[in-house]
Amino acid sequence: MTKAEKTKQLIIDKAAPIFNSKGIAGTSLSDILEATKLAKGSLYVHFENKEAISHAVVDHFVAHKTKFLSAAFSVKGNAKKKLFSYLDLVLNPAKPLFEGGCPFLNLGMEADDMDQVIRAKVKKMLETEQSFISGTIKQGIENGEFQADWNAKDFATTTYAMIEGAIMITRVSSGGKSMKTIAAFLKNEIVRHEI
Amino acid sequence: MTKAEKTKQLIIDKAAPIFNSKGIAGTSLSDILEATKLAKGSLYVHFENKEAISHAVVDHFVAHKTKFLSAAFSVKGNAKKKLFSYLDLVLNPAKPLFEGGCPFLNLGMEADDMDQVIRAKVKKMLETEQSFISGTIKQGIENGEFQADWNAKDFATTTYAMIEGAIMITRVSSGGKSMKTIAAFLKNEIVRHEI
DNA sequence: CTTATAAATGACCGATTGGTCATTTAAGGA
DNA sequence: TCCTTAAATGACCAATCGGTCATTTATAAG
Repeated sequence: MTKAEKTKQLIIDKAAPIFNSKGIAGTSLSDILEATKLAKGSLYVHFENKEAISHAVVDHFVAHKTKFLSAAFSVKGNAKKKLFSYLDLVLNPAKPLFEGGCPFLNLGMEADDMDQVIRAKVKKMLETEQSFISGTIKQGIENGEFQADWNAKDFATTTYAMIEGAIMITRVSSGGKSMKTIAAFLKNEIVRHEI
Repeated sequence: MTKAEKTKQLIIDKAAPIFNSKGIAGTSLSDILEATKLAKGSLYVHFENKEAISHAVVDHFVAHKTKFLSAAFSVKGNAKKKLFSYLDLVLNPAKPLFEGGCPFLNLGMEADDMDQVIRAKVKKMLETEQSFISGTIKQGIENGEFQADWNAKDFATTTYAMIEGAIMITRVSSGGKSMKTIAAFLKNEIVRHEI
């Protein structure tokens, strides 16, 4: 890793949680300079502008989330176990995956009318996550673990929606009660479709 | 309505969709001035500062949403009909309730780390909405319409989460397919608990 | 109509914004 | 070790930010 690569990574790593907490419009270059202890000119050695940094930060979140998902769905065991592993990962109020809440919820909601590049990246990530879910369901059906008439894609959609909604409620209300309720509901839905 | 009240309302009405689309940090006073055709000084005749305008805008959204909810849950008929009326209201991709998406999702996600006053207002609105749902379920149980062991509060939580999640997905993906899937799922859940 | 009061105005303010660039400092292959 | 190349710096820039206020204009009660 060259010096340039290291510095670029530093900027992304330090900027990411700031963007996630304060939003893109709410984050100033001086916020990033303070966090990285760099001079302003350095940012422009590695990025064209603030927008480019925000895009790199979204990519950073995509990479991290994908890694988390891969790990959760790679647990040894049947489809049910994989799905439970996933739900425990994303619906654990004690261990949020990202400081400041779900970046795809935060940045996606800010960018939907403001930045089409970010909107597209978020859309893709959201499709990836739903594919992990529906793929596992289909796999479970093939293995005779789940009822064959269970609509995997629809379940993925409803599950993803509930998870993001749970994160939203938790962020606003705090406490984590809603998250537990929703995790229980989804686990029950999975059990309900076992053969 | 005095002149002052009229102008204050104008500012709120014009600023609301801008805040909802661009976010609070992303909205500048000049955006509001352009929309209202007022001079900068006028804003400060009616509001202490930009923050005060944003708080008034959130109150405006709370009032509007509450009105929508009251109407939806006031339809003649049994609990099931009221709940369906509500779902048709909030999960209609062709007729979004607010320009720029759900303001409680948009502003709530921006404000959770940034503005505790807004966070509290959003929290209260979210509790109100869930009360409308759970209250109707309980009413349906009392009337012998729904199974007595149906947990009204938990269903309200999961329903609200799914709706906000559906809005998020729709905003990012567009198309409205997810919203229809989720509406169908929730309606099926209601039917499933009928006696 | 008169007049006291309130609303509207826009020039102006200091601070901060995102961004540039000539110069200095450091890296790392030959 | 030397030397070319690249990274880091911070003073500087125009534009914009949120906010103020003396002055003008409009309101509406008497």
